[in-house]
Amino acid sequence: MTSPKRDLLIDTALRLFGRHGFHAVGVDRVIEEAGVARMTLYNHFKSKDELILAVLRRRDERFRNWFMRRVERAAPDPRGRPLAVFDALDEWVRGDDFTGCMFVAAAAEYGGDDPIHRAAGEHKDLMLAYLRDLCAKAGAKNPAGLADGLNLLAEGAVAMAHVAGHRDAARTAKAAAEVLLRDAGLQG
Amino acid sequence: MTSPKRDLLIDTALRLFGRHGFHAVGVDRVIEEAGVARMTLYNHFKSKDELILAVLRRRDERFRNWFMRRVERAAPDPRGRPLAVFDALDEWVRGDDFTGCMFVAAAAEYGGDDPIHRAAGEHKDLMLAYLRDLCAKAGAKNPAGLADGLNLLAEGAVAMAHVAGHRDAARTAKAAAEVLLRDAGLQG
DNA sequence: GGTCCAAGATAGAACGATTTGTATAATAAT
DNA sequence: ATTATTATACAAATCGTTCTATCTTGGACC
Repeated sequence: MTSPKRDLLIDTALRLFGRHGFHAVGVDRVIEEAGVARMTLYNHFKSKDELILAVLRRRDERFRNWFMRRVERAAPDPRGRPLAVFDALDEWVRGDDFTGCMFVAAAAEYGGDDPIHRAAGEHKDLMLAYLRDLCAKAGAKNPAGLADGLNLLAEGAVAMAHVAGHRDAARTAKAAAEVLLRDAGLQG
Repeated sequence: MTSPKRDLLIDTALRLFGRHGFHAVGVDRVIEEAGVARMTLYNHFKSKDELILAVLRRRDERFRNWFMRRVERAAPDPRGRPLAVFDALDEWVRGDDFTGCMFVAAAAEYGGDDPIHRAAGEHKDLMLAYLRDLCAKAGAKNPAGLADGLNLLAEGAVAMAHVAGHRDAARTAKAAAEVLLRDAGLQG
């Protein structure tokens, strides 16, 4: 299930798909930049779509892991974590390697009935579940409702940062988030 | 500058690109579904990218037009319009033909330095400018700040509706928007 | 009303490059 | 000795784009 070449292929594809999109990057480009033979790719993955699914799984795991650690490091106190979400976001979208949300891109390139689109949706649901957990543990009045609001602000910030190049989008979202937090009885 | 065949090509490409993405739809598919000869396309557009830019211009014009009319029809009173934005959004994302935001998709498929990506960014800036105008005319305390917040909620709602299939995303956004509006001295 | 010409649209072939995926056979590693 | 990886060739399709050669059409002129 796990192998060095397979890992290398996923990482290389992760970088290329993230930068240029899925259809725009062919398997030839992936194997060339990975320095791997063509049949090695098709030995580890049944098709390009399977490679993409593996890429999305790795991206989901890595991103959520980084995000949670980043939030919890920024806010040791659980009551500060819902807001710290936007500090993590800010660091992400300001990074030189920021190329938008890979799951939004995947959903854009593959129809709603495609497994790739569905995998992207699952990632979004997991992120929302994490936010719900944060809001509940922070002691918000209506944790689910607050999490929904924060989630939309976060998604919007990523979209505006990428599409319109608004590098300050996460800070803008943070300002709106503070209003929602006050309304939920937090940070008042 | 304007011609029936050209119009037909733009409309056909608009539908196909919206449904399947830009790279996934070739010019052959466009001309076939438009019932037009290949040279007719290349007579009106220098390249596929030029066709895409024409599609984005038409989409921007049509969408903003529909959106503004829809908002103003739902709220004759300017003070109700910032919130009516989310009723328009709700109608859009619940529609059977909803396939996400075409400009988000364009930005995902073309790098930040590509004219196609830049055109997408310009649309986002125009939408934000409209929101600012709405918030100012509604008499909000801090019109620009409120518009930023509402804009992020709206963008987030479209993303969640498309990627995760949350058909109620616009109503969720509306609930959060009401909190922001109260904070801005509106709808209290 | 008829004639002619230019513009535009047509189908179709051809271009070279690239796409995903497979088959084969030799090489390297464990 | 088995397994993984390699290079190469191949298939069949599609990509964006150009070219040619035919056909339709709509006005200008007489």
